[in-house]
Amino acid sequence: MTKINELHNKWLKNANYSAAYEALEDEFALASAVIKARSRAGLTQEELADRMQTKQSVVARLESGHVMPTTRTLEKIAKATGSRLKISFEPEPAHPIA
Amino acid sequence: MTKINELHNKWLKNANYSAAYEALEDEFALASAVIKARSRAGLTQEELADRMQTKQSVVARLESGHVMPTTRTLEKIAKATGSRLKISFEPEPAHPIA
DNA sequence: AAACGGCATAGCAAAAATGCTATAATTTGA
DNA sequence: TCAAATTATAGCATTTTTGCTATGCCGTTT
Repeated sequence: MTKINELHNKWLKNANYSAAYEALEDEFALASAVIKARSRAGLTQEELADRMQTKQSVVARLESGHVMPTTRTLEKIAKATGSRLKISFEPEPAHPIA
Repeated sequence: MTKINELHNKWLKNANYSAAYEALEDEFALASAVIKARSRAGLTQEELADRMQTKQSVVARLESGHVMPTTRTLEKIAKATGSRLKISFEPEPAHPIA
Protein backbone atom coordinates (compact mmCIF):
# COMPACT_ATOMS: atom_id res chain seq x y z
CA MET A 1 0.00 0.00 0.00
CA THR A 2 1.44 3.31 -1.07
CA LYS A 3 1.46 6.06 1.50
CA ILE A 4 0.55 9.06 -0.54
CA ASN A 5 0.76 11.54 2.26
CA GLU A 6 4.37 10.71 2.96
CA LEU A 7 5.29 11.17 -0.65
CA HIS A 8 3.44 14.41 -0.73
CA ASN A 9 5.27 15.63 2.32
CA LYS A 10 8.56 14.78 0.70
CA TRP A 11 7.62 16.93 -2.26
CA LEU A 12 6.47 19.81 -0.15
CA LYS A 13 9.72 19.78 1.77
CA ASN A 14 11.61 20.16 -1.46
CA ALA A 15 9.19 22.56 -3.03
CA ASN A 16 9.26 24.94 -0.10
CA TYR A 17 12.96 25.53 -0.66
CA SER A 18 12.56 25.83 -4.40
CA ALA A 19 12.56 29.10 -6.26
CA ALA A 20 10.09 27.74 -8.77
CA TYR A 21 7.43 26.71 -6.33
CA GLU A 22 4.45 27.72 -8.43
CA ALA A 23 5.69 25.96 -11.52
CA LEU A 24 6.24 22.78 -9.57
CA GLU A 25 2.82 22.89 -7.98
CA ASP A 26 1.00 21.72 -11.08
CA GLU A 27 3.52 19.05 -11.90
CA PHE A 28 3.01 17.63 -8.46
CA ALA A 29 -0.74 17.85 -8.71
CA LEU A 30 -0.60 15.74 -11.83
CA ALA A 31 1.92 13.28 -10.40
CA SER A 32 -0.26 12.98 -7.36
CA ALA A 33 -3.28 12.24 -9.52
CA VAL A 34 -1.38 9.47 -11.24
CA ILE A 35 -0.38 7.92 -7.93
CA LYS A 36 -3.93 8.13 -6.67
CA ALA A 37 -5.30 6.45 -9.80
CA ARG A 38 -2.73 3.72 -9.53
CA SER A 39 -3.26 2.93 -5.86
CA ARG A 40 -7.00 3.08 -6.32
CA ALA A 41 -6.56 0.32 -8.89
CA GLY A 42 -4.31 -1.55 -6.44
CA LEU A 43 -1.40 -1.78 -8.83
CA THR A 44 2.36 -1.60 -8.45
CA GLN A 45 4.32 0.57 -10.83
CA GLU A 46 5.35 -2.50 -12.73
CA GLU A 47 1.82 -3.81 -13.04
CA LEU A 48 0.59 -0.48 -14.27
CA ALA A 49 3.49 -0.31 -16.69
CA ASP A 50 2.57 -3.71 -18.10
CA ARG A 51 -1.00 -2.62 -18.70
CA MET A 52 0.29 0.52 -20.40
CA GLN A 53 2.62 -1.54 -22.54
CA THR A 54 5.64 0.20 -21.13
CA LYS A 55 8.19 -0.17 -18.32
CA GLN A 56 8.28 0.42 -14.60
CA SER A 57 10.82 3.20 -14.92
CA VAL A 58 8.45 5.12 -17.14
CA VAL A 59 5.74 5.04 -14.50
CA ALA A 60 8.25 6.10 -11.86
CA ARG A 61 9.26 9.03 -14.00
CA LEU A 62 5.66 10.08 -14.47
CA GLU A 63 5.07 9.97 -10.74
CA SER A 64 8.24 11.90 -10.04
CA GLY A 65 6.80 15.06 -11.56
CA HIS A 66 9.86 15.56 -13.74
CA VAL A 67 8.02 15.47 -17.04
CA MET A 68 4.91 17.03 -18.56
CA PRO A 69 3.25 14.02 -20.14
CA THR A 70 1.29 14.00 -23.37
CA THR A 71 -2.42 13.36 -23.32
CA ARG A 72 -1.63 10.13 -25.11
CA THR A 73 0.16 8.95 -21.98
CA LEU A 74 -2.59 10.24 -19.72
CA GLU A 75 -5.12 8.24 -21.72
CA LYS A 76 -3.05 5.10 -21.31
CA ILE A 77 -2.97 5.63 -17.56
CA ALA A 78 -6.72 6.11 -17.48
CA LYS A 79 -7.43 2.93 -19.41
CA ALA A 80 -4.94 0.91 -17.38
CA THR A 81 -6.39 2.03 -14.05
CA GLY A 82 -10.01 1.74 -15.04
CA SER A 83 -10.57 5.47 -14.89
CA ARG A 84 -11.81 8.12 -17.22
CA LEU A 85 -9.49 10.98 -18.07
CA LYS A 86 -11.05 14.37 -17.63
CA ILE A 87 -9.36 17.50 -18.93
CA SER A 88 -11.03 20.86 -18.70
CA PHE A 89 -10.28 24.56 -18.72
CA GLU A 90 -12.32 26.09 -15.95
CA PRO A 91 -13.08 29.76 -16.30
CA GLU A 92 -11.39 31.76 -13.61
CA PRO A 93 -13.11 34.79 -12.09
CA ALA A 94 -11.30 37.77 -13.56
CA HIS A 95 -8.50 38.97 -11.36
CA PRO A 96 -9.42 42.06 -9.36
CA ILE A 97 -7.00 44.96 -9.84
CA ALA A 98 -6.73 45.46 -6.13
CA MET B 1 -17.26 34.67 -33.12
CA THR B 2 -16.52 30.99 -33.53
CA LYS B 3 -19.46 28.73 -34.12
CA ILE B 4 -18.52 25.70 -32.16
CA ASN B 5 -21.48 23.61 -33.13
CA GLU B 6 -20.68 23.88 -36.79
CA LEU B 7 -17.13 22.79 -36.20
CA HIS B 8 -18.35 19.93 -34.13
CA ASN B 9 -20.71 18.85 -36.86
CA LYS B 10 -17.87 18.90 -39.33
CA TRP B 11 -15.92 16.58 -37.06
CA LEU B 12 -18.79 14.24 -36.54
CA LYS B 13 -19.33 13.97 -40.26
CA ASN B 14 -15.76 12.82 -40.69
CA ALA B 15 -15.69 10.69 -37.58
CA ASN B 16 -18.77 8.76 -38.51
CA TYR B 17 -17.04 7.46 -41.59
CA SER B 18 -13.81 6.74 -39.74
CA ALA B 19 -12.75 3.28 -38.64
CA ALA B 20 -11.09 4.73 -35.55
CA TYR B 21 -14.06 6.56 -34.17
CA GLU B 22 -13.39 5.81 -30.50
CA ALA B 23 -9.79 6.88 -30.61
CA LEU B 24 -10.73 10.15 -32.25
CA GLU B 25 -13.44 10.88 -29.74
CA ASP B 26 -11.05 11.99 -27.02
CA GLU B 27 -8.89 14.00 -29.34
CA PHE B 28 -11.95 15.92 -30.40
CA ALA B 29 -13.13 16.39 -26.86
CA LEU B 30 -9.83 18.02 -26.03
CA ALA B 31 -9.74 20.10 -29.19
CA SER B 32 -13.26 21.20 -28.43
CA ALA B 33 -12.24 22.21 -24.91
CA VAL B 34 -9.45 24.34 -26.33
CA ILE B 35 -11.80 26.08 -28.71
CA LYS B 36 -14.28 26.71 -25.94
CA ALA B 37 -11.63 28.20 -23.69
CA ARG B 38 -10.41 30.43 -26.47
CA SER B 39 -13.78 31.73 -27.53
CA ARG B 40 -14.77 32.24 -23.91
CA ALA B 41 -11.75 34.52 -23.66
CA GLY B 42 -12.78 36.21 -26.88
CA LEU B 43 -9.50 35.59 -28.63
CA THR B 44 -8.52 34.77 -32.19
CA GLN B 45 -6.05 31.97 -32.79
CA GLU B 46 -3.35 34.54 -33.38
CA GLU B 47 -4.10 36.43 -30.19
CA LEU B 48 -4.05 33.25 -28.18
CA ALA B 49 -0.83 32.23 -29.88
CA ASP B 50 0.77 35.53 -28.91
CA ARG B 51 -0.17 35.06 -25.28
CA MET B 52 1.24 31.55 -25.41
CA GLN B 53 4.44 32.83 -26.97
CA THR B 54 3.91 30.76 -30.07
CA LYS B 55 2.34 31.00 -33.52
CA GLN B 56 -1.15 30.90 -34.95
CA SER B 57 -0.46 27.68 -36.81
CA VAL B 58 0.34 25.96 -33.56
CA VAL B 59 -3.02 26.87 -32.11
CA ALA B 60 -4.73 25.74 -35.29
CA ARG B 61 -2.98 22.41 -35.02
CA LEU B 62 -4.04 22.01 -31.42
CA GLU B 63 -7.65 22.72 -32.34
CA SER B 64 -7.53 20.34 -35.27
CA GLY B 65 -7.25 17.33 -32.98
CA HIS B 66 -4.24 15.99 -34.86
CA VAL B 67 -1.87 15.97 -31.90
CA MET B 68 -1.90 14.82 -28.29
CA PRO B 69 -0.52 17.87 -26.52
CA THR B 70 1.72 17.82 -23.50
CA THR B 71 0.45 19.16 -20.20
CA ARG B 72 2.99 21.94 -20.65
CA THR B 73 1.00 23.14 -23.64
CA LEU B 74 -2.31 22.73 -21.84
CA GLU B 75 -1.00 24.88 -19.01
CA LYS B 76 -0.03 27.62 -21.46
CA ILE B 77 -3.52 27.56 -22.91
CA ALA B 78 -5.04 27.82 -19.47
CA LYS B 79 -2.93 30.79 -18.45
CA ALA B 80 -3.49 32.55 -21.76
CA THR B 81 -7.26 32.16 -21.60
CA GLY B 82 -7.63 33.01 -17.94
CA SER B 83 -8.68 29.51 -17.03
CA ARG B 84 -7.50 26.85 -14.68
CA LEU B 85 -6.44 23.51 -16.10
CA LYS B 86 -8.05 20.56 -14.41
CA ILE B 87 -6.83 17.03 -15.06
CA SER B 88 -8.26 14.10 -13.19
CA PHE B 89 -8.68 10.36 -13.40
CA GLU B 90 -12.23 9.61 -12.42
CA PRO B 91 -12.88 6.11 -11.14
CA GLU B 92 -15.09 4.23 -13.49
CA PRO B 93 -17.70 1.82 -12.17
CA ALA B 94 -16.27 -1.62 -12.88
CA HIS B 95 -17.50 -3.01 -16.15
CA PRO B 96 -20.23 -5.57 -15.67
CA ILE B 97 -19.48 -8.91 -17.38
CA ALA B 98 -22.91 -8.95 -18.93
C1' DA C 1 22.84 -10.71 6.83
C1' DA C 2 20.87 -12.03 2.61
C1' DA C 3 17.14 -12.03 -0.46
C1' DC C 4 13.19 -10.05 -2.18
C1' DG C 5 9.75 -6.62 -3.71
C1' DG C 6 8.80 -2.08 -4.81
C1' DC C 7 10.36 2.36 -6.25
C1' DA C 8 13.97 5.90 -7.99
C1' DT C 9 17.50 7.53 -11.21
C1' DA C 10 20.76 7.69 -15.11
C1' DG C 11 21.71 7.58 -19.90
C1' DC C 12 20.74 6.73 -24.60
C1' DA C 13 18.03 6.00 -29.07
C1' DA C 14 13.61 6.58 -31.08
C1' DA C 15 9.28 8.81 -31.50
C1' DA C 16 6.28 12.60 -31.09
C1' DA C 17 5.13 17.36 -30.12
C1' DT C 18 6.53 21.96 -30.73
C1' DG C 19 8.28 26.23 -33.14
C1' DC C 20 8.45 28.30 -37.30
C1' DT C 21 7.65 30.03 -42.27
C1' DA C 22 4.91 30.02 -46.02
C1' DT C 23 0.71 29.60 -48.25
C1' DA C 24 -3.98 27.96 -49.13
C1' DA C 25 -8.76 27.98 -47.82
C1' DT C 26 -12.52 29.99 -45.51
C1' DT C 27 -15.31 33.38 -43.30
C1' DT C 28 -16.68 38.12 -42.42
C1' DG C 29 -17.76 42.78 -43.35
C1' DA C 30 -17.85 46.69 -46.29
C1' DT D 1 -18.01 40.91 -55.11
C1' DC D 2 -13.69 42.34 -53.02
C1' DA D 3 -10.68 42.81 -49.42
C1' DA D 4 -9.44 41.88 -44.96
C1' DA D 5 -9.42 38.88 -41.25
C1' DT D 6 -9.37 34.44 -39.56
C1' DT D 7 -8.45 29.68 -39.74
C1' DA D 8 -6.29 25.36 -41.97
C1' DT D 9 -2.30 22.68 -43.90
C1' DA D 10 2.31 21.51 -45.31
C1' DG D 11 7.09 20.80 -44.40
C1' DC D 12 11.21 21.03 -41.72
C1' DA D 13 14.39 21.88 -37.63
C1' DT D 14 14.35 21.70 -32.77
C1' DT D 15 12.98 20.25 -28.37
C1' DT D 16 10.85 17.11 -25.30
C1' DT D 17 8.78 12.98 -24.14
C1' DT D 18 8.86 8.20 -24.45
C1' DG D 19 10.85 3.41 -24.49
C1' DC D 20 14.31 0.81 -22.79
C1' DT D 21 18.28 -1.28 -19.99
C1' DA D 22 20.79 -1.18 -16.15
C1' DT D 23 21.47 -0.23 -11.59
C1' DG D 24 20.88 1.75 -6.98
C1' DC D 25 18.14 2.54 -2.92
C1' DC D 26 15.37 1.51 0.70
C1' DG D 27 12.07 -1.37 3.61
C1' DT D 28 10.60 -6.03 4.84
C1' DT D 29 10.89 -10.79 5.64
C1' DT D 30 13.17 -14.90 6.41
